[in-house]
Amino acid sequence: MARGKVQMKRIENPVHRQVTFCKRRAGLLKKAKELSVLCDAEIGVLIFSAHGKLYDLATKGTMQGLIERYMKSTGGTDQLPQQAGEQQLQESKEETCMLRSEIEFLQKGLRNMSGGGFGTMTVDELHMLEKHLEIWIYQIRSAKMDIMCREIQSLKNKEGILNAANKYLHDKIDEQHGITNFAPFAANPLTILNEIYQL
Amino acid sequence: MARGKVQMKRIENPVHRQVTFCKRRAGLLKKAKELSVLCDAEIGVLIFSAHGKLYDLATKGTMQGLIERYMKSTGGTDQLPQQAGEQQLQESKEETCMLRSEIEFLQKGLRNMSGGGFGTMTVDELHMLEKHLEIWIYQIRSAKMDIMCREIQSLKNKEGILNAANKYLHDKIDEQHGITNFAPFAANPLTILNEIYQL
DNA sequence: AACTATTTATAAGA
DNA sequence: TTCTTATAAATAGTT
Repeated sequence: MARGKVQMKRIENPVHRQVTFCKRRAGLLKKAKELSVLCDAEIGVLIFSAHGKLYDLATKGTMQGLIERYMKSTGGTDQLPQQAGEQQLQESKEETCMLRSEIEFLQKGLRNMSGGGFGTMTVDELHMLEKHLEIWIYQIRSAKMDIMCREIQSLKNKEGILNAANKYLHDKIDEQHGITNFAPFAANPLTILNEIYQL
Repeated sequence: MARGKVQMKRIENPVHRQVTFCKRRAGLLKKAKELSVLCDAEIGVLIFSAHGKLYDLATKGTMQGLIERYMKSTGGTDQLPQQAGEQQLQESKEETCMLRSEIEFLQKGLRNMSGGGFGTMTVDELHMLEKHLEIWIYQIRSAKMDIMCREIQSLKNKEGILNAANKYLHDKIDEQHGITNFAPFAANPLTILNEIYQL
């Protein structure tokens, strides 16, 4: 686009082609980022060089997320949850996938920072990284909360059952006590608990 | 890029934003096609507008094919044949754990880099990043978590005590049973629990 | 949508 | 690769 128009066909000279690939690839990714920022769009770009090397960009999230959104948007057929038993596996897989994406993202962040200081990372990218960490934090906290809540509920249930068992056994003993007239027994479960607890 | 420089931030005026989206979207897709042709690359572009509408482009094949290639290229884990559920779950859990550790490590890396040795990183964004990590750490160790942990511990203790009480009462009954020769009684606490639970 | 005045991107050269 | 620079393209604001 300068110093001569370019023909829209494969550049035959390998050196020229490689140089142009570098330059235009950078240009394309820049344009994608700009469009995303200016117009609040979520954009993903995948570039495989002729030699098979991958260059990619995902604005507002991860490529994984973007691909999933694409699948949904085009009536994807990838996400058929099997059955109740498989649900846990599904969840675990999803978490793994999410974590994988997080790692990818953080690695990119590290690379950018170590590469050439912040010159290579735009303010917007930093902002995105920041946002991403926020989301990540929220998700981890939610997950932990969820697990702990479930554990608490489960333990409370157990407590109820054990208390019932206790009462049941105690009644049995009272019953037998009335017949055999043994020594007086603790009047309520709590007393029994204290008795046991101090052993 | 004409008649005035543009700020790299979201265009607030909805009309301007929509117009720019149209123009730049077309430009981006054109650039992608050109790069693909000139340099013999396989390129995919996914654009979701702010309203969620999808615009996409795949050169040299389908988006599906491109996504599959991307998955392979990044060591994707989407294509596990549904078998041996338990084992897979276990593996998945282990992987989750491993990935968690890696994230922690990467996070440390980010923090260390911000600590020192990178004189070029003097921008405010870094401080913000750090701040967020500190906030995260604080939140993870928040009072809510502590309270929940304590509650769990307390409930676990209660469970132990109740179990002991149960056993104690059961022994008492066994003892009396030996003397009065009543009807046979449940052999272990678990059986009793089941008995009660089903009432 | 069309029209430009400008800004960007970039091909070629170094 | 990277820089420079002349020029082609893209596009912001306007009509």
